Amino acid sequence: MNESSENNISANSVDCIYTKENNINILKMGSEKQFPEGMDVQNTSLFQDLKLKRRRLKHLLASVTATNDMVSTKSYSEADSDRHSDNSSESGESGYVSFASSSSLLEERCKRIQEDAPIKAESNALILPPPFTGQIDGVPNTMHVGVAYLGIPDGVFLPNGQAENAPNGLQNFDTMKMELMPVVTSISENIPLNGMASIPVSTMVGKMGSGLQPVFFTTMPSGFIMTSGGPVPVMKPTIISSKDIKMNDQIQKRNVAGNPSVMCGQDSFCEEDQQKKRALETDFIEHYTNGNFMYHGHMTFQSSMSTTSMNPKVDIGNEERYQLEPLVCAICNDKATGLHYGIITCEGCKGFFKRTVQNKRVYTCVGSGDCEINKVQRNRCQFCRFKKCLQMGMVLAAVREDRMPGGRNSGAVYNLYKVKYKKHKRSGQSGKVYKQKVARIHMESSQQMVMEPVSSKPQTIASFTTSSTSHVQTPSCYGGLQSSYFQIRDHVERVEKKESLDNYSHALHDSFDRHEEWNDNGGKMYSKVGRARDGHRHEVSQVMGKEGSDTEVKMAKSTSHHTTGQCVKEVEIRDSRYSENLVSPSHVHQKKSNFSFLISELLQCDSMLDIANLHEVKQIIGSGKGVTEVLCRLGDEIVMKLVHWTKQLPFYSELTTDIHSQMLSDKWHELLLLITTAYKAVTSSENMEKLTYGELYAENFSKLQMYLNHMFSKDFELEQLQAEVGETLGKITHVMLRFIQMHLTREEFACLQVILLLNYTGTIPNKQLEYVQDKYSTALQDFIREQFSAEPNRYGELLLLLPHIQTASALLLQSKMIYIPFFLNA
DNA sequence: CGTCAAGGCCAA
DNA sequence: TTGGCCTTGACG
Ligand SMILES: [Zn+2]
Ligand SMILES: [Zn+2]
Repeated sequence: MNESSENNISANSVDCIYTKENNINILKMGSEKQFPEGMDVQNTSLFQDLKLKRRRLKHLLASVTATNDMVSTKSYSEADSDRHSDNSSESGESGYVSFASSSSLLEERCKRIQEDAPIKAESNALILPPPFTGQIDGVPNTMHVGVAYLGIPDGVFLPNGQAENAPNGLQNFDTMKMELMPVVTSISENIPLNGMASIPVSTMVGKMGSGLQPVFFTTMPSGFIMTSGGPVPVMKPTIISSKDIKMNDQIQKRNVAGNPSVMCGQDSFCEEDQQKKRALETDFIEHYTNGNFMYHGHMTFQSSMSTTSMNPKVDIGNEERYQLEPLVCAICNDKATGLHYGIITCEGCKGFFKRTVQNKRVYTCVGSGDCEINKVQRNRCQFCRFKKCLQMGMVLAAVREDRMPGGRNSGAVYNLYKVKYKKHKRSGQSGKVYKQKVARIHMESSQQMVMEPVSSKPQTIASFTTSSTSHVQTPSCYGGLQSSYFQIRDHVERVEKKESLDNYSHALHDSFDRHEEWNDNGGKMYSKVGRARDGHRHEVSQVMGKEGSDTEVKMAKSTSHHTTGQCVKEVEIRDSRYSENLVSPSHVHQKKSNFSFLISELLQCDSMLDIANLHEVKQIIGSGKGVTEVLCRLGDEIVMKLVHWTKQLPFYSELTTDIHSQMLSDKWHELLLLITTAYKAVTSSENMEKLTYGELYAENFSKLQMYLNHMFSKDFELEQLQAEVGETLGKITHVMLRFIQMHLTREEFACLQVILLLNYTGTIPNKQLEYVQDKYSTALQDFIREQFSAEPNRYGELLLLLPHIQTASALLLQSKMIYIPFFLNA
């Protein structure tokens, strides 16, 4: 289906743009516009055959200043050889770098997309079933967009505990219920999803393309553990006792994809029509889940929405069912060994999650981000495995930054989940205590949710420490103190500028982690959702707020452990270690850098946002200039800008020109797409809250249509456009919309740019590159942890958007329509 | 002192 | 890099 593109706009357009190859087709298609045969522009363009001329790029990078005249001057001897060395040499020698050079992930992806497409089409797992055609009790079928595990936490509905904001009379739920149910647009938009994917349905619509296809998302309500068989209530400790684990070995096989109707069948409360209704919903759910999930019941939220509207039969008091509940890994279905980072997983997934978080690894999927994860396949795609980990509710913050073994994490780490868990396990009294504490914490967090813009100056410690009190899935053990710590470290760091980074990855833990050990110890006590720590934190910030000199650092430290009053001995040990490292801070610089400083550095670079709205674009419509020329100019200009930007980057001198040039030639189109997709979110201040996917898509589509019509002097049929760019435009729109909805900040945008650029896998592993990668991923993560503590999944979600951008830009490149991003913000 | 969920280790 | 197995250490 790829090669049949004789007649499509894409093939024509690109050939027209960057190469001399004449385009008979476009002319045949009725265009009056002739493209210049010789195309002088080509001679000076940085592109040929959609390949960036690497030697040129290198020169640009190596030159002292990147000015526009470099493009037009023909001062490069290579310029000629560039053009002469022909396309027959695939890569490397010619002086060109293919955008999809053989070593790049991108090409792999392209290849995979091409080659595997037919195979994938046959794979059951990757194909979503067609929309369900049955009718469910009053809810228009068109409203069903998927199946979800929906959790309604008791009392606390939103992260801030503002239950009154809950929609549709859901605010009065006083018991936690967890249901697998069809999700309907109107409700799921407002219901917070506790697990990871707080994705509004409008976004999901984007994912689904034009047809209604299911999107699964899960939530992890308190009191439940997600397993592959669905949510498991944790009310009974016996469920997860090791004894049961052993016992269940025999039983588990029987029930994983068990017949959903079992529950209903054994339920004596079922009335006839309700049974009927439920059977239909069962069908619905099974239809979309391939029977891979156990149907635990359903919730109707139509007219009968009330506290008791949830099906009482699904009530979690069924002991028999608990014991039948498979103790299998929620990620891969392998045998689980207990609770790990919040959910039941196997050792493998536990270790995988731990390693990923500890090493801050970023994966990419060579597929489309929906690889099936099971015991045999789980190692095929790290990206999708990790994604599933997050979706299933594994808690990032439960991976300790100080790597201290043993002990217990504070309940707050698990974001209410653990708190409630304890509540259920304990007597009613202590449960109340917990509840009160939780409520209080929420108040604090909502009061202090003041976002402070990151300025180029480092923020005061006070502002950080006080604004990070949220306990909502923020690693509360680490939250405030960690910030102070960053501040301290930043001081040290800036005093001692960098040295060699060679030993970075090895020396990492032993030197640096000791610091954080101290740091956490102040707040450590993985225990007690205590106030003690809060008070303690304030003391630290007060002391630290003044200057942050080394002396004061020490003072703060001693203050901290005095007030802490726990594990005094240990604290002192760590304290001394910390002092040692202060004396020889060469260790200190080796780890993560202060994120605010790093980000402010980035912000001083050219944001390149103007790329999204270059004046050249309008020339396509306005001037009589040839489209080809304009497009070539556009291409060159973005490269120039990218080069300019690269040179401004703080780490420019830390990497070789070669690496920079490789990265740029590999990533330029992804960066272009990132910039254009983020443009609206970052620049416009007006609120586009209500912008829907459909609206945005229509807007993009019509812009594109207009420009294409001008470019080719031809009116394209809606359907043709739709067929050729619809899917890609859909992806782009999706990303764009997410950025808008998330109110992507400049800081995040700057980090994403760098992360995208650095997400480059050369042939040879490069430690310095890894170091820089890590630095900025961490910076973004820390920034989000601070500024968006109420959005624990924000970091993950942002990162997950990058592969979308990569896929889309690969598609654009492949279909030779990489110029499309230019039009979307014009 | 047993439990359980962290981290670490190391053969494959 | 993975994952089975071991050590840790707070909690009850
Ligand atoms: Zn697993
Ligand atoms: Zn994948």
